Amino acid sequence: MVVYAGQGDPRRSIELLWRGSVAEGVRPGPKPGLSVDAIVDAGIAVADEHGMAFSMRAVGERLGRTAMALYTYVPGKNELIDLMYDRTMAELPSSYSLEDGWRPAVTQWAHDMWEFYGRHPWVLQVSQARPVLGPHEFAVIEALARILVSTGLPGRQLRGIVGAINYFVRGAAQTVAEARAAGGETGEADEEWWYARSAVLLEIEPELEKKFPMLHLLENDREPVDPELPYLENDAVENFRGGLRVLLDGVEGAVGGAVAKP
Amino acid sequence: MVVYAGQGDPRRSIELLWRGSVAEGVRPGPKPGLSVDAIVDAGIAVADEHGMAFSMRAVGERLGRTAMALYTYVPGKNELIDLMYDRTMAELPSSYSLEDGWRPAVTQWAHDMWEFYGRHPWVLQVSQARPVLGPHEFAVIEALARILVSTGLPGRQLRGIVGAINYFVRGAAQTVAEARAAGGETGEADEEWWYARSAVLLEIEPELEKKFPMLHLLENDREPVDPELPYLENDAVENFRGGLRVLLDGVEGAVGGAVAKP
DNA sequence: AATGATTCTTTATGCCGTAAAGTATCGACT
DNA sequence: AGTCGATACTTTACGGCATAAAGAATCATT
Repeated sequence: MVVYAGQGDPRRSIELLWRGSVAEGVRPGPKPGLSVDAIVDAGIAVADEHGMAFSMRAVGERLGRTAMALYTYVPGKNELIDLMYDRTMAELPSSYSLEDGWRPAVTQWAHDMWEFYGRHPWVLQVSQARPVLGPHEFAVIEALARILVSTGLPGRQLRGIVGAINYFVRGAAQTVAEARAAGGETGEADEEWWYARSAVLLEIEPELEKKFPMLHLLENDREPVDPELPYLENDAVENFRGGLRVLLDGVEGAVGGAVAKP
Repeated sequence: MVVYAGQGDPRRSIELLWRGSVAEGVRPGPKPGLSVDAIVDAGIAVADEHGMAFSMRAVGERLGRTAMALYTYVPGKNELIDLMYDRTMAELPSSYSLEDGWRPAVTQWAHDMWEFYGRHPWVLQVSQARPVLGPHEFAVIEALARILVSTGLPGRQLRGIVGAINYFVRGAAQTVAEARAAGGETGEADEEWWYARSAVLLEIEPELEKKFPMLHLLENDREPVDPELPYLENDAVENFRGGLRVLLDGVEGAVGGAVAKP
């Protein structure tokens, strides 16, 4: 399920996202046993464990309540996901040192994001199209923007670059994250999954390598990165570093000013 | 819903994906009123209209059958999605001219993918981590790989580049696709959605632009691309072109050989 | 005419988000 | 002290989903 953020009442959503310490007056009725924060935390915990396909019932259960109890604090599942999304983003730094120039800073930003997505893979399933518009999401992009503004490039050009870096990191992270998730769900390790599939594939289509010679060529030029990590993880890390390097080379070219081909 | 490809019996899945013209002998029982192809077509049609959240009931209904009738031909919804995924990919060219060098070819590939994702946004929700392993998906990546191999770069380096280009195009396409989908579902146009949200946001957090000055800076350096297109579409196209240019500049640097910073 | 394979429908199970209604607990006011 | 209304939470119920299980109908074969 890909979740489109902010389907509900916009005011209610944004108020929840930006709510400060709401000094509540004394009110009638039973004391609240829960809080928005507690629910968001529980939601994150459940999502970290079981992926985005968590249920309101599961979140409630973790708090010793029914699913419906959550609706006292949160308008619905979509809004809860928005809150979870923005809350996790608070884990990320909101600023990076520019002492050694923009490139190490961007690299650090990218690696932080990479690890963040590894910790909370379900975040990758929240739609990027309509930003959740929470304070921490803003802070994360602001951090990247601040680094890139220091290159001196104009905003118009930087928007494309911010997008490219963001898409790249997300995409690369998604590849490992979903692989882990799929393996986790079925209990299959990546290796086994690949082994079973490629065996059947070669059996059914023995000409495979002749039909797709370039893929075969790409796949076979390898050297181990970290033999401790499983095969797929290795691959992903290597591709992440290599891709990021090329991407930043492109940015460097733009900064140098010796670029602009159609 | 993000769909993890190939959950079922691997052999069954791959046989369906690669099945040739299966010359069926004469068999007892009623003549099949449907076919895998017909079901896949119907599935694609429904998904194009209503997004990935289509139901087996809807696909069956379009064919004048119940949902359960589909299970005679296809093991389950996941496998159907795999088949739909690979089938749509057949729309894409399997080869690009290298007459003018690799760069125009890659650019063309990227634009074809961009438009393809625009036609079938639900494809963006099929997980990339575990490739579906169908013939047409292979062909699409093979086409990109063939172009990039012509740069003379080693396979090890090319894997990262293939990934980067793929992630970038997917990410950029996803941004518009999901925006369109979200707008379509709620009936809200993008403009209205933004207008409502940013008004509330500024009301609740009047200091917004001071808190995130770099974002404000990036957002305000604009010039119109195509006044016919809606705001968000404009933005997306501009960012796509700009980002792709920077990315390919990076590749060009690597090809020139004057690169390799850590 | 009987058998068994095949297509398709019906019915049922167990999930899901959440609407509606009911119960219990409290502060504030008469 | 007694009542009222707001609040927290549960129970029940609804309509959706994928799909398992069982049954009905149709055909080639024996």
